[in-house]
Amino acid sequence: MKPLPESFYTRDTVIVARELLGKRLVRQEGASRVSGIILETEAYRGEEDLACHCRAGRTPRTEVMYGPAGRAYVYFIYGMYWLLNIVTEGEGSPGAVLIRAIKPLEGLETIARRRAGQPAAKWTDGPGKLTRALNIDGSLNGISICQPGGPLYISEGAAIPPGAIQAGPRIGLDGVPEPWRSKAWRFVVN
DNA sequence: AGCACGATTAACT
DNA sequence: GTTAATCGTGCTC
Repeated sequence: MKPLPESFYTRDTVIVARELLGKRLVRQEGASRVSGIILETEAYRGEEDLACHCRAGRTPRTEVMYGPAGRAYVYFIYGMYWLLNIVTEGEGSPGAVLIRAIKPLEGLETIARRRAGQPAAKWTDGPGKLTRALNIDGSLNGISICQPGGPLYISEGAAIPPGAIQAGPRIGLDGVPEPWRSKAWRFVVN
């Protein structure tokens, strides 16, 4: 399967977040491939969104979100977890979609090894968990995810009926002022 | 130069 | 429900 084109990501962040559900996230490391179907996403858009890192403006950390769409924004949090985002919108217009959960499809043995001690249901059901399972870290920050043969990309996957998509507030925003805290910018497949 | 805290997780009680 | 783990980032002094 070939990667989705950059034009898929050069759109409104909330639209991209919703449409990424059901797509296939692929991690290619040499001959080893691990992939899964995206089941949960969140949109973070604009300097005015007080939940988005780009509320701080252009900094070394947020720079990638100001660049072209279709790049990976990978950041480190709580001293131990990497979180994967996909950059959206046009250049100079910051935004990204956080990938929060996937359903494992390929590379199950690799995932089981990286998530040793955990039941299969909890292998990739959180943003910090799936980056562990897919071996995603800061070395992938800023790379294009639109390159065939690249280490990380997203391709077509499973069709999701509109009725199976649920929207709600984003997770972990205690302390973020309204209206941003309650924006229904989290999307989940039932 | 110092400091408070975070788009989390796993292991507790 | 509570909490430790663990450190880069952005803000204040």
